[in-house]
Amino acid sequence: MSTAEATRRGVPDAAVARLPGYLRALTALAGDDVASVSSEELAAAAGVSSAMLRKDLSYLGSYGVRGVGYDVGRLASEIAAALGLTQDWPVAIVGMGNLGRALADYRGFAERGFRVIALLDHDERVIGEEVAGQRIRPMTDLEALVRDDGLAIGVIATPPAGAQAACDRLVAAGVRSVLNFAAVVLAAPEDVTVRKVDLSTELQILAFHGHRGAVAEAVAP
Amino acid sequence: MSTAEATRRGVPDAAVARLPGYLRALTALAGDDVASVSSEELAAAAGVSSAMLRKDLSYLGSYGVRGVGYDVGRLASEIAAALGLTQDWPVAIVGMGNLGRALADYRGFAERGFRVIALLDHDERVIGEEVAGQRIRPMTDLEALVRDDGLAIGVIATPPAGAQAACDRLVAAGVRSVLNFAAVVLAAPEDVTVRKVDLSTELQILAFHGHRGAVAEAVAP
DNA sequence: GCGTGTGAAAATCTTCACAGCG
DNA sequence: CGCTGTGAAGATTTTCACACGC
Repeated sequence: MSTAEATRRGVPDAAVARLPGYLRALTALAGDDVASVSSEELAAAAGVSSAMLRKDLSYLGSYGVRGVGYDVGRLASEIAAALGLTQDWPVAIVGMGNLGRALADYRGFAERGFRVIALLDHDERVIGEEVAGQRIRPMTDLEALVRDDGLAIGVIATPPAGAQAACDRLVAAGVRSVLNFAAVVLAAPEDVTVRKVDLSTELQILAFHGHRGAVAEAVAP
Repeated sequence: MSTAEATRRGVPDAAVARLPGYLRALTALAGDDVASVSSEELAAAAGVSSAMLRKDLSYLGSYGVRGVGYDVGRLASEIAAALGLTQDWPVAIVGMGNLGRALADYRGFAERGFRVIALLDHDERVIGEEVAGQRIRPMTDLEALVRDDGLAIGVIATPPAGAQAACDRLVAAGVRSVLNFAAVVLAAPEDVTVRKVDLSTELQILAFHGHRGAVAEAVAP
């Protein structure tokens, strides 16, 4: 099965969400000069079951060798290709508050093939300020960034009240992938992929589990 | 069905993950002095289908009125209770780099019942420094925080290399809920709930969708 | 022999569609 | 009548277990 075929047939969303984890584990192994891994080892490194790992990889094709395992470099390339990481992805961060600035400084982006090509804010008072070696630019630069620099991903780090407007501006400029850190549900056209990262939600889920543990103990000790 | 019963029988994980979204939408409605909502309206505000919303709420009990809808205040209370948010949850942030500092400044925590009671770092050079109105404290304070302040949730914002050690320290001190921002898979005992937030992973998933769209167009225009 | 790749089974999650009740 | 609550159907995801091929 070629990569194009696998892509066309569709890798399940749940599997796609785990591929970055496999890629990271493989990169770490390659850094330790490990040349080959079994599904058991790689699964342990990525924190999943070996059956799930093999199933996930089977959606991409047959890149392992029976009785042996997977070639670390080869598998990393195949996963990177499936994720579309053969190219660099230009990213713009919108909203230069605390979070936006922390994200601008975050090293992990560049390491994984994402280039932060612009920091944007709609507040004129911060435009021109320098953060992480880049000047903060106005939202009106968006169209040029998409046209001239191939901007494809927007990261929204604005306060909740400004997030929908920021999203609308990104979409109007032609950005079709959005990562939203603001605590609101964004409306966007169907062909735009929006993903959300929400700290409070995560803590509330943790609270549920902490709480539930306590209740379960009280009910059935 | 009482809350205790619902909790014992178990609310599906997928439903739990959506409850914070419903709670947020309800809080917004309450702020606008809306007293009652239909599942259709609330679902739209939370970005899910009305059938899913009703199904999710049914795991908690029957808090709606047929032909009418849900009382906003009542439903918010019930969801908060199910999530265990009737109490404040003390939180400690471990790792005072860029991300840790941004998190320390983040207002959303307090708004949703999470109290950041301590900022910790293992590097002596930053201990004592003031961030967001609190002094950075050494990791050795952990036991006292758990014992005296009921610390229950740890947020790991260390570099990847220090994350497992930070997690081990938290667990040893008695923390049973961990939110991990570091790009590593953490090993922890079964009774500890670990959730992961990973910026690079989110971007890679976005890249997959952006890429896949382009490939799909090329294959079947 | 060993570990991958994969059908088939099991579990989980989502949607449907309508009975039931205010 | 209108909207909730929910069994049942459908879709998706995960696990199982073993055939297959190096």
